[in-house]
Amino acid sequence: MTLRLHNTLTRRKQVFEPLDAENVRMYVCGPTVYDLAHIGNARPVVVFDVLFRLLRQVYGADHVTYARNITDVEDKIIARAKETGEAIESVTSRTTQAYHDDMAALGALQPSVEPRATDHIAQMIAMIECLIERGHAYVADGHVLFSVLSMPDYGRLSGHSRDELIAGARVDVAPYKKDPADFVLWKPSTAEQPGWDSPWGRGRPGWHIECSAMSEEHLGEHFDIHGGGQDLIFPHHENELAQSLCAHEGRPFVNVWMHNGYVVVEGEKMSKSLGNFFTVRQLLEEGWPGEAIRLALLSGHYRQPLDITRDKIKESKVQLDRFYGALRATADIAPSDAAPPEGVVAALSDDLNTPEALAEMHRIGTALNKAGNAIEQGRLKGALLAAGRLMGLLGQDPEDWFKGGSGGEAEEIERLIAARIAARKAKNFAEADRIRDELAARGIVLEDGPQGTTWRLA
RNA sequence: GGCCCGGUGGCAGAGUGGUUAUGCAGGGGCCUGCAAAGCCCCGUACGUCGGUUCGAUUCCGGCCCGGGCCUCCA
Repeated sequence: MTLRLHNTLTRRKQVFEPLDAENVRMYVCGPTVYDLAHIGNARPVVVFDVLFRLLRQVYGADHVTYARNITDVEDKIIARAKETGEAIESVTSRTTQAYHDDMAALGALQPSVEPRATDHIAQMIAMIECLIERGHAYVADGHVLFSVLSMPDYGRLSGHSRDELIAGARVDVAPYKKDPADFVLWKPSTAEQPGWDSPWGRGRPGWHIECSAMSEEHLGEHFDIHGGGQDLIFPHHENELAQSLCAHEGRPFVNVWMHNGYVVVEGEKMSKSLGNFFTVRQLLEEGWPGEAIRLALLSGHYRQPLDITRDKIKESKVQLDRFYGALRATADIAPSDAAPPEGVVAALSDDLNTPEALAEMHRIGTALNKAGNAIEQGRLKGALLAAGRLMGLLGQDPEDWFKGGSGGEAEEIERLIAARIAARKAKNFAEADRIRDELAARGIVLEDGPQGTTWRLA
């Protein structure tokens, strides 16, 4: 199966060929830990989780290294701590924990490594020194700046030339910059700001250098895939690319740059600055299953904008009901130990076409519902579950999916069902329907089947 | 202003130079005491105007509309 991925650098789908099939390496930009992750932050996590799963399927689980960083030094963190009076370490550790919990609720696997910026200050300093030495950076007014003019190719990833950037500039240029396009590698810290000793005094890193330093540390100078949200193309990834390329004297850095589209709300980009966001946690607290949120995030192609609404999450939940319904109906059938279905692998191999993969899963689901014998059922059930594993879906016990959250009422529900079965046996359908209506009013739907009566939460 | 994306049936959302996904919602049927679930059938969509072509939703160009980037952002 040929894997094809869209490369932001060439703006085309390209056949993916790993540098080393024994160790395929991917880096994805993780969160700045100052606040709960909103659904827009969750999108790349889920999208690249599917890619991680696919790569593990293709190259073997032990032959993929996935690094996703935690940015735990950044001005927004400092601002948040100052605002609330909470210690910085407390803000970052609390937020990191929340991030882990929320992403786990969305069914995302842990990355192979999760480097923290504050653990890599020495590597950043070393890289900055190297950039200064090679004439790509300069010290000015306690800052170290990257010299954009020192890199003729600057702007290739985002498609912006330095001249355009300056022409369209929306912000005032700091006086210590030699050129308006230059960006900060290192900046001085005041006594109350977090800081580390460096050749340029006590200070802290600029935003972009951490990813250059950490990807090199954990994946090497040259690796396969670098991912993130579209909004990172500029300036973050453009600058990261510039730093790494210049520090490595032009040797290759990343083979494939991948960027997921925005989550939008009523057509507009979701962002913290616009305030039109909702957090993953909010949705979970509203009672939406994490798996339904995950499916909603995978319901559109990753490069397209995605409008996340409660309606869409609801529809995703209904789709999961359909899958789990098929699995529940074959609960007593052992699934075959199947490889993921070819159609699903093919869809995902075509630049992560998750909607097509989902369509294929629905075809399998329908076939499973129709299957006439245990062998066929076992085969299709195995195929569906294998597809689910690749997508990070259908990992729950169907009974838990349908009955989870019903708390301690299960016993009483079973008692009422037994009473209804007795009434039906006695052909007392009025009483049977009364019991069913009573349960329906509590959000419990009954299903009478050949093997008896089952129930689920509506 | 410069540079990028998009506009598909009621909704969501893939895809394709000719056979027109998938899910939801809707209509009809089978099954059921009645339902639910499941299964079957149905609805022929691709912004607009031109061009290329035997044939275009799919390729090319103009236009209209929406969104994004141009140093806060996943």
